[in-house]
Amino acid sequence: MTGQELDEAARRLEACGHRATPRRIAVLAALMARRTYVTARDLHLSLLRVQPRLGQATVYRTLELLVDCGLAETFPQPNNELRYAFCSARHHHHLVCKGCGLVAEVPGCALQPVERELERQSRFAISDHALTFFGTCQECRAESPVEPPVRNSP
Amino acid sequence: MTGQELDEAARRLEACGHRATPRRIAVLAALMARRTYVTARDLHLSLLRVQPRLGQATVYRTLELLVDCGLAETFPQPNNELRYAFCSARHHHHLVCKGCGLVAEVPGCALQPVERELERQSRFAISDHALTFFGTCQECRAESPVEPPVRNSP
DNA sequence: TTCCATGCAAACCGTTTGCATCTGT
DNA sequence: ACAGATGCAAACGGTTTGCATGGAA
Repeated sequence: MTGQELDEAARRLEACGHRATPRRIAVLAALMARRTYVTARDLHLSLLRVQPRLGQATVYRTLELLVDCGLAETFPQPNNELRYAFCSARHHHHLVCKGCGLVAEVPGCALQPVERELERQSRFAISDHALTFFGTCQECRAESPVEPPVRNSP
Repeated sequence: MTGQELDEAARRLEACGHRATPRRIAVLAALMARRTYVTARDLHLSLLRVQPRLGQATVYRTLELLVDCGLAETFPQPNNELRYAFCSARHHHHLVCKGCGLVAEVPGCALQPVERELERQSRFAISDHALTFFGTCQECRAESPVEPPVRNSP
């Protein structure tokens, strides 16, 4: 994370009509510093070390703001918790490590032709899509080289 | 939903080592009859009309079983609820209507080359992916033809 | 002074669990 | 008789909300 990125994000927050308060900047910076998707609780706990009086509601409310501004994306988990990751504003996909939760953005998208074809076949008007790849990052593979990843798809 | 599909699903349930009890069949049939993704609570409520003594825990536990057997898929929502849809065992993608929640399966997949290229670039070992398209089904479009769907992506 | 923003704690709500009972084999 | 299935109600846990306080324009 660079200071420039942080400034840019803060500006976007203000552009959306919200104040870029020190607390919010702290939450934003903490989220940007993480390379994985995190729960609000995790973020709150780590922030408490720096800002002992930071309330959890502030973290939740700030993360919601960030999502509204397109600065963060939610990853609702099957076990009923919401994970957040900082993300760029451009359309992109995600690559998530099943081991450590590392989230990498996959830039670009080549699904327009697929969407057009699908519209023709399904008679849906398709507005958007979500594509996430799951796997094991290099680091996690190095840690447990014994079990090769199971290929579930397709 | 056909009776044959239901039988097949029941057999799979037993193949996974679980009993195909009347209650479970009822939950399964209810899920199959729905063409949309539903919450466990919704399913429970509609089943109560037929089986007044059906406990909610049974619905939750059965849905979990179905997911284990590959007979259902979860759609964790950003608003922190879990939706379920009956689904085939084959690898497939989903097409979800933002209006009514209708879920259609999109058979087939052409993402293997993409995964290979992504593995090369990212140094992840990719095991699987999730791709969901969002849009408006024909019926919902007919109901509100005024507002054309916003194209968010890509 | 006027909005927001924030901390705190309670409320909320979907989900899970413990346990006694029931059911099919 | 026995193992698994079920109903019921309480517990759980992540998230949201109400409200009084604080702080910046």
